[in-house]
Parts: sequence; C-alpha cells; structure tokens
Amino acid sequence: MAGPVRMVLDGPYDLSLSLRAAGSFVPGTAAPAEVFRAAVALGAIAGMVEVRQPSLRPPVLEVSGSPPEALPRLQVAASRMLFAGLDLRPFYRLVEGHPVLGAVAGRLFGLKPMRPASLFEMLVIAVVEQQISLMAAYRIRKRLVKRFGEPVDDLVAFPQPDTLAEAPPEEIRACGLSGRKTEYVQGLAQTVVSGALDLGALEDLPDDAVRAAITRMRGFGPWSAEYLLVRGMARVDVVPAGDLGVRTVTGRYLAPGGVRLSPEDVRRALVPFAPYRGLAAFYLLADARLGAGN
DNA sequence: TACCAGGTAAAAA
DNA sequence: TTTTTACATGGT
Repeated sequence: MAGPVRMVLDGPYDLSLSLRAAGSFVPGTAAPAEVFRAAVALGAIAGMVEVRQPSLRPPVLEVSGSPPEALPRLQVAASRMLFAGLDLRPFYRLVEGHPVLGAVAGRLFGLKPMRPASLFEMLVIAVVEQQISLMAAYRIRKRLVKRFGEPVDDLVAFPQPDTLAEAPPEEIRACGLSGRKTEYVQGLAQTVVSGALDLGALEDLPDDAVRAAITRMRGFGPWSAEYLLVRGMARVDVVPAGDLGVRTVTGRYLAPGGVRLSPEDVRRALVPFAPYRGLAAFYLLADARLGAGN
C-alpha cells in the first residue's frame, strides 16, 4: 500500500458523518466506519483505495492505495467518489435561516453524498433500483458484484461493461434481476462496449443533453437519467421529482400535513433551493434516515 | 397473505 | 392517445 497523500479540501467536510449517511441507505448497516475503502477498476486490473480524515478543521484527507504506481489515479477516483471538489459553503449560505433546511444543514454540517467509482456502475444501480425497495436492490447488487466483479484484497470492484455484456443472461437473472432488467443492463453494457455511448464524454454535456443520451437506451427513463445526473455526475441542482423517496421526504419536511407530494409539488417545494435542489433533497433524505435510528 | 418499495416498456382500451 | 399490466425481490 502506497501513501498517504494529503489533501486539504475547500469548505467543510465530515467523512465520518458522510460514511454514516451512506450506510444508512443500505440495509444491515455495519458499525459506523471512520475509513472510506473502495475497490476501483483500473483498466484490466483493479486497485484499492483508502481515505482517512485526520483533521476536521481544516478538512484534511489522507489517501492511500494499492498498487503503488496507481496511487495518482486512485486519488482522483477517491476524490470523485467523495465529492471532494464540491464546496458546501454556498449551499449553507443559501439555506441559512430557512426554518427546515437551515436546521437540517446544521445537524448534518459537513455531509456530502458519495458516489460509485464509475458512471457505468451508477447506471446499473439505477436499473436494479427501479421499482423495488432499496433493501431488495442492495441484495441483488451484492450478488452481481460477487458473481461478476474483480476481487481486490477483501473488496470487490464493480463488474466491467464487457463482463456484463458477455455474460449469459440467465446468470444475471440468477442474481435476482427480472428478465426485462437483464435486457436493460446488457443493452447498456453493449452500448458502452461498442462505443455508441461514451460515458466519459457525458461529463462535458449540459443536463438536458445527458438526459437525452441516457433515455435513448431501452430501460432508462426520466428517473434513471436524473438519478445519474445528481448521484453519479454531481449535478447538484437536479432532482428526480418522481422518485418515491424524494416525494415522501419532501412531503414529510416541507408540506403541511407531511403527506407525500406529487412530482409537480416536489418541484415547487424545492424551488427556493436552486441551484442546489438535488443537494437539498439529499440532506432531507439523509436527515430522515439518520434520525430514524439507523 | 397482500401490499408496497427511490420505474419502465409494452399491451390494451 | 391514455390507461393498465408485468416484472422480481424482500420487509411488514
């Protein structure tokens, strides 16, 4: 293992809190971790990266990883996964004084989302999570990773597009995906392998162009495109307003009576938080999860 | 047991 | 064109 490399972030960050929040979205939550660890695909092989936070103020991160020669790339990957480039200060200024979001941001000071190492993984997760509970989706994802992923130490990197493209459909179904979702995942994998969809190039496109590129594929509707934008691409103003979890939590926190909102009402309720509407929704979801005793 | 859970495409009306 | 329906798993 090489490193650590030291980074100082712009604006507040609390890795421990962010790990706890990420864990709260996953069933069977393990004991709260202080160290972020992930397997990262590096072309033909996979590497492993670890991140620690020795100092909260100023927010310092220490990144280590293996193999040693991949440390620079692993550092880039870790920065990406932890939203290291996102400065929370303008968001906090925006919600300061808001009766609900101000209080939530105060409780969750330093919280940032986490995202998968690749947009491909985010898109597969989106398909897996369609319609079924996060609990069920998590189990299915774990089976996919175990069956098709690349082991590194005690971790497993998410399967590569070519692996899923070439896999026998029945083996993907055996992980718990429906026949239809198996077609979606393999269609995505083939589209990426063939070069018809350049995931790297998406990063340079505006939101609407990304939406169009994603929804062109069978199995990827508006929700999946918005999920990719906000969760995978850090477009913090994007909100999947049709998302059941978002509709429920925005209702609970922002609507009189606390009832689940319609997608239109979700958009209305989040208007004051532009250009951070997606981040605001994430804070509400995290607050609900963490407060619920998870 | 039935129903719901961070949707989508395809069939039926 | 608009409205149903099928899909798979896991918790309650």
